[in-house]
Amino acid sequence: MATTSRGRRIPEATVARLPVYLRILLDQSEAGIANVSSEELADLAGVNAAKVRKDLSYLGTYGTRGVGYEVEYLIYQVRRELGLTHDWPVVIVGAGNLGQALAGYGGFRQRGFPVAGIVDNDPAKVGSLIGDIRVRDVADLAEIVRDHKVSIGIVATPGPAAQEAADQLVAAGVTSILNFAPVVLNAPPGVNVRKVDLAVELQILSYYEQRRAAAAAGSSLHAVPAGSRRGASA
Amino acid sequence: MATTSRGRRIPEATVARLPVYLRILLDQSEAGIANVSSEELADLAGVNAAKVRKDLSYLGTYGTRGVGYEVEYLIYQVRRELGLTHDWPVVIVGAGNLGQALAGYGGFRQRGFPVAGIVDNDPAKVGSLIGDIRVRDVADLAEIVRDHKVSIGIVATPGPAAQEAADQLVAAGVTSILNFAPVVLNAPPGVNVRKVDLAVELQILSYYEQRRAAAAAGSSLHAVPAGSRRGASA
DNA sequence: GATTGTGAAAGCGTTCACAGCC
DNA sequence: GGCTGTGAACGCTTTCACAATC
Repeated sequence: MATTSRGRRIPEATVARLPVYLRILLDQSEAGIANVSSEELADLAGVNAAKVRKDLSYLGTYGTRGVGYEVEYLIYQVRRELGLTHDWPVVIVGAGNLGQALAGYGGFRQRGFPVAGIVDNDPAKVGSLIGDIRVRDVADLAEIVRDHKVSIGIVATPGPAAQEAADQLVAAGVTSILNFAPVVLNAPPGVNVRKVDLAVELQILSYYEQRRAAAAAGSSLHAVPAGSRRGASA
Repeated sequence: MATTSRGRRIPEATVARLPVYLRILLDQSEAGIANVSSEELADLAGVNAAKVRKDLSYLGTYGTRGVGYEVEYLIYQVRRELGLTHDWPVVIVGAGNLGQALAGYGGFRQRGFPVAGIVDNDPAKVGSLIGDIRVRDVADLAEIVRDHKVSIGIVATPGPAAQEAADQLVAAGVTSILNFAPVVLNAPPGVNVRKVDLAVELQILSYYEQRRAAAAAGSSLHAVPAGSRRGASA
């Protein structure tokens, strides 16, 4: 009851950074580094040291004053907090360009998200192989979710098909959805939806590019947001 | 000097939402809808109406009280603000799984980001076709950037190669980078970097899934953050 | 001496609520 | 009557700065 952090609420902004710290810690571990300070971690993560300390303090008091954090122990704690002590099989809906790339992307399996299946509603795609995964019919979705205990679904369909894909995932019992389609998905309460919109990211960059151009032609207002700059010098 | 918004600074959070509004407005336009209220726009975007009004107020006062916003006019204004009045050719570094999917993804061209080229440092990949784009050698990067006036580069390499790819993009003259590799990139001041990390998104979902499971086994603390819930009922 | 953990302050972003305008 | 535009209030996030600890 004293050592577990069960029930502590971690701010969303912190949750979003923990995976970044984790990746860095794993690198450090592989490099044989036993301890790391908040400052080192901050440099590698591109944030400042106070933020790292505050973030990690939500997990518990795992550092040692004057020394820093023990890499292996911190890895274990971050993993536990993120729920990464076991794999989370995922199912992908949509075997187009993006779905295929995601299914073939080794990073998912490597980071604890093996692809339990990929489905499509196009009979022409069903049955084809992507890496060592065979595309199945969307009708098999519930079966895949049940058999592999899938909680997380990935929507990789074209925009117009995305809501139906999400509905089918929810009906199949999935409770978290990662949406790559460029639409806003509706899901019932209790289903967590996150969105990754590739073109939106480019449009955000476009905004700052355009500002830069406007600034060059006019005043000297800085066009690049402070948070996006990063010194190249060590 | 009175009608252009040159110089107004728009909060980053707003900049990130403008592309979403734009997409919805384009849908409305195609559906032949002439006017839209902040409430309608908010529902479709999955945010609240006050936020929509505040966001749009940063662009100027383009609404009409008692009526709403004229769709076509607002599309024009959002486009102008985001710098989407012209295309932004992009260059992709890395012709692996993800790079290929991105190069073949029609959504980029459609939304104003045609793929001017894709390069790789693997001779086995150079020369192959992805859709109608031929993979070129990374040595041609500067030439592609110059010839197509590319400002935005996309890093789609494996993690270990990403920093070198970014350096080459910067050397070639690119001033904005969208990074898909799971590493923190260093770039000189003046170069804007955004990151999309697919596994990180899954890890964030994993956190809330894990909390849900912990909550089910214990108290009733809600595991899904308020901002991620969305009612399914109309 | 070094570095963490954390209150307090400052800065942002969101939401409220209503005056202003059509 | 309906809807926008916005000051003010609120809450979340970041940063500061320093006491506590090794």
